[in-house]
Amino acid sequence: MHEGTIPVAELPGGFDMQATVESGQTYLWDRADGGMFEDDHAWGSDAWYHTVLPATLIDIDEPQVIRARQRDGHVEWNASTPEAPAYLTHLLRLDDNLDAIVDDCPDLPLLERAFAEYRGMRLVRDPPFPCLVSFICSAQMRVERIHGMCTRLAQQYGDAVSFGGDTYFAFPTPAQLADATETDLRDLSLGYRAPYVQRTAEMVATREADPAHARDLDYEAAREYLTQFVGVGDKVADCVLLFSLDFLEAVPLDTWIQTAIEEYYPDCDGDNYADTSRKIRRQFGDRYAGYAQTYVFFYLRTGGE
DNA sequence: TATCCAAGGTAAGTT
DNA sequence: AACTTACCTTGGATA
Repeated sequence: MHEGTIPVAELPGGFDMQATVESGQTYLWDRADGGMFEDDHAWGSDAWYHTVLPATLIDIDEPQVIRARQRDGHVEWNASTPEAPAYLTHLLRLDDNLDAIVDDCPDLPLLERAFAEYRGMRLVRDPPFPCLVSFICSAQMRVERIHGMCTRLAQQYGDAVSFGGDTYFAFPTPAQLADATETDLRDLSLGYRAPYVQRTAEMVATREADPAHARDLDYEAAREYLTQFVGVGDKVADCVLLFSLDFLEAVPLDTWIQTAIEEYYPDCDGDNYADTSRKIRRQFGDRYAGYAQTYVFFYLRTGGE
């Protein structure tokens, strides 16, 4: 067992662990106390969270378990690898200068309120394939249930990893999910998303396409590239670009943001997805529009207005 | 107790 | 290219 702490004071712009992993950007973390995504708990929790880093992401033999919590100005961690601080930095974007990002965003009242409410929340940098699958599952679904689907997929198809006397499950690899049948996946309550997940996993497993390849393309071409996966339209593609592939300008146009656009930025209501996307990106600032989107999404979803 | 509805959309079929 | 409709599942609201 390796362990240590990371002082939050050394992270420009601070950090809010709970807001970062429970804001609906990622479904790949879990809470040790089982309260993940419960809407009635107080914010500012110091609960332990954990995730399993896929072996493929770092090219090692075994998936690695990373546990972390935020308390008394530190991120405390313990993990199966001494490299945990570097992985936490990668997964939770601790390398972002949050102060500079917030300064770069335009002075919009709604945005100011969202930043004020959850200052310290960072975007995540999920591994590409798990991110792709989790957002295929997100279609017409509530956050608690998306998380449940991902948990069941890991328990059913992922590699078991023992750490600290407990058993954790890595997110399944493309090959592991490609071998599942539609019926198997429907039994995990994926509903009509079941064949989408199976066929997309097959595309990645056979190297027909690779979500990580989108990283090499320009933003709109990258979004187009990702829509070749089954179950992936513009919205899910934008989620993968923003929450996994470092396209901080991507603005997923989900129902919450659509409503926000109608209410707060009617001029940005365009003729189609691409048109609205360009307009809201201009409104939120070309470089970090995705950061602005995520703060606004979480702020509205938790009752702000 | 039964019915209805919406939840971070997408694919397939029609104009 | 723009517009409709069907699609799994489930918890909570409504009758």
